Amino acid sequence: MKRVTMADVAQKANVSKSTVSQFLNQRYEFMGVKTKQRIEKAIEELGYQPNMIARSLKQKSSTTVGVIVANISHEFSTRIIQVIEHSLHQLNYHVIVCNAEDNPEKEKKYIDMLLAKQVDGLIIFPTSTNVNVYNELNVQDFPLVFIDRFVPEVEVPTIMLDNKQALCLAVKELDRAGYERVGILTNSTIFNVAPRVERIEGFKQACRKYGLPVDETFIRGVETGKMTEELRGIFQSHEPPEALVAGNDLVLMDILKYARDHHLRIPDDLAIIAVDDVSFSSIYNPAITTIAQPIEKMGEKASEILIEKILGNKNIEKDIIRFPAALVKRSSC
Amino acid sequence: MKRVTMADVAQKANVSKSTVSQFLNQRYEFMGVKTKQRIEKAIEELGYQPNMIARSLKQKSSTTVGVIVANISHEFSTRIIQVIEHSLHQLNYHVIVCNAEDNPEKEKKYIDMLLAKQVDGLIIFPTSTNVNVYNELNVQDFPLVFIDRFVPEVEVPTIMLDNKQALCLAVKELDRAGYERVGILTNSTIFNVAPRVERIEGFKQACRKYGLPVDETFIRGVETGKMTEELRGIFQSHEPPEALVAGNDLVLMDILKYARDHHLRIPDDLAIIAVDDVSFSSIYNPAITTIAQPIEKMGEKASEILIEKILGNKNIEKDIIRFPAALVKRSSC
DNA sequence: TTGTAAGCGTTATCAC
DNA sequence: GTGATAACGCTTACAA
Repeated sequence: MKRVTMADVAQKANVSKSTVSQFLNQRYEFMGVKTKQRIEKAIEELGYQPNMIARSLKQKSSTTVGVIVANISHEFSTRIIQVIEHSLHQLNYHVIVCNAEDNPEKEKKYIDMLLAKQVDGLIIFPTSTNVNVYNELNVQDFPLVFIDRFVPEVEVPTIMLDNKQALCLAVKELDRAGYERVGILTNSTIFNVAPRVERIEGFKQACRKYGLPVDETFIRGVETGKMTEELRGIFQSHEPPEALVAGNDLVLMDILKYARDHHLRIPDDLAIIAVDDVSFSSIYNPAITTIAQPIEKMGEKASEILIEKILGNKNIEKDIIRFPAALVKRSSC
Repeated sequence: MKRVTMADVAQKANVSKSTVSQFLNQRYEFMGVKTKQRIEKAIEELGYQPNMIARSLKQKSSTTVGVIVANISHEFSTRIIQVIEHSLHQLNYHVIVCNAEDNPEKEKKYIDMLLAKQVDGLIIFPTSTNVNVYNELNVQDFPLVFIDRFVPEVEVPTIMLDNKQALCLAVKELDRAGYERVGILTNSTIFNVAPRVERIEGFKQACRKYGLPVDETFIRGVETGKMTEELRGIFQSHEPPEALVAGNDLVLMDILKYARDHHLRIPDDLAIIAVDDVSFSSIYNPAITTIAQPIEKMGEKASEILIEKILGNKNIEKDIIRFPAALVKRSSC
C-alpha cells in the first residue's frame, strides 16, 4: 500500500511542498485562487491523506491523550471513558484507553508506553501506589488529571464523587424508610483506595448523624471473591442487617445474587441501596434505589481540565473537585 | 517539559546516535561492553524514553490499531473490545477505540482519522453502508477485519456468531420446555444489519424444524425507543406469546422492564431467552437463560487475523468465520 | 504569492 | 565496533 505524500501532491499541482502545507493549514490568505484549485484537484485525484505522525513529530503534539483506568469492569469506568472520549473527540483529540487491572506495575508500564507514544496528556484512575511516577510527571508539568480516586501526596487536579455526601444521602434514605440495623459492603480497603475508605467513613458519620447504630460487623471492605462468604457470615448473625449499602456495582451484584440464592425478599427481608446508578438497577425486580454519580459532568470536567493543561493554562486548581451524588429512588428500600 | 532525546544520550555517553540506536534495538553483537555500559548509564541518568512518534515515522508502522465499534452500548461490544485490547497489548500493539454510534458518516470520519494517524490495521463492527470505503481499503491491501456483522460485497475476514445455530439452540430450548406461542424481538432491521436479520431468519427456520408455529406478529425488528409500544401491542393480542427471544442485551432490558411493570411473572406468564450472556442475566431474579457468544475466542481470533495481515501474510481466508453459540441454562424459560 | 531549506527524533546504509 | 549521513513526511522561517 503506497501512501501518497505531500511531495506527490506538490508535484502534481506544480507547487512546492510548503504551498501545499499552507493550503492544508487553511492559510490561503495570500494564495492564488488558481494555485488553490490546482492543489485541491491534486489532493482529490491522488486521494491524499496527511500523515499525522509526521505532523506530530514536527509539532510535538500527537493530539492524543491516554486514559488509564484502574479497573474497567465497573460500569462507572466504561461510562466515564465514553464521556471522555466523546468530549475529547469534539476537540479533535484521540483517546487511547488502557486497563491497569488494579495492578500498579501494569499502570506504570502503560504510563511509559503512552509517554513514548507522545500523548499530550493523561487521565488516570490511579492505583495509589505509583506516587513517585505521578510526581515525576507533575514536576515536569506534564498534563495529568486524576479521576475517581485521589492520591494523598500528589498535587494533581482530581475529579471525585463527594463520597461523604453520597453516603449521607444513602443513610438518610435508609433512616427515612425506618431501617435501624444497617451496614455497608465495599471492596477491600487494604490499599486505602479512596472511594471505598471514604464511603465507609461517610456511612459511619451519617449513621451517627441520623442516630442509627453503627455495627462494625455489618461494615466491611471485602476482598474480591470473598463476598459470598462474608455475606453468609453476616446473615448467620443473630440479628442480621435489615438494610445494606452496596459500595459499587460489583458489590451490588454479589448481594443480589446472595439474596436470590437465599430467598431473601427485597426489600422486605433485606433492603438495598447501591452507590453507582448502573443500568440494570432500573430493570431489576424490584428496581434498585441508587446513589448516582454525575458521570457526564465528571467526565466532561476531567476532559476540560486536561485540555486546559495541555493548552498551557497554568492557573488550574490543583485540588480535588468533588461532585455531588443524587438519590435515584426506586423500590429496593 | 523538556524531553531528552537520543542525541542527549549519545552526547552523555560519548558515542554517536547510531550507536545508541543499535543499543536500543538490542543489536549489541558487535558492541563494546564498556560502550554498552556507558549508554546504559546515560539512559538511566537522563531518564531517556524513546520517542515512538519518530520511530513510527521512520518505520512506517505505528504499532497501533484502530477499533471502530458500531455501538458501544452493547455489553458485547465493550467486552470484545477488552479482549482485543488485551490480546493486542501482549503483542505490543496499542488500540484506539472509536464509537461510530451506528452512524456511517461518523464511521467514515473515524476511518479517515485513524488512517491519518497511520494505524497499522483496523477492526470494524461495520455499519453496512460504507461499502466503497471498505473496498478501497481492501484493494490497497490495508489490514482490515470485520467483527459481528458482515458486509455483502466486501471480501474481508469477518468474525461472526453462527446466528442460525444460536437461534436453533434457543428455539430448541423453548420447545423442550413446552412453549408453543413463541416470538423474537430485535432492533430495527431496516438497514439489514446482519445479526438481526439472521437471528430472525434463524428463529423462523428453527421453529419450522421443531414444529412450532411461526406467528409473524411476534417476530419483530423494532426501532430504538419503540420497544415498549411494540410490547404493549403484542400483549394486547388475543393470544399473547408464552415465550420471547430477546435479540440482544438492550432488547432484553426492555422486555424485562415491560414484564415487571405489567406484572408478568417470569417464566410463568412469559418465558424469556436472550442472545448475549450479559452479566446481569445471572443476577436477575429469576436468572435469565441465555445464548452466549464465545467472546474471548472471537476477540482473539479477530486480533490474530489482523496481526497476520499486518505482518504481511497473504493467504488468510477472506471469508466469514462463524463461531458457535452456547446455551446457558438458567431459570427464565 | 510561492519556493528553499532546515529541522523534528528516529533508523538504516555503509564507510572507517 | 562505531560513526557520518541520508532518509521518513511534515512545518516554518525566511528568501525570492
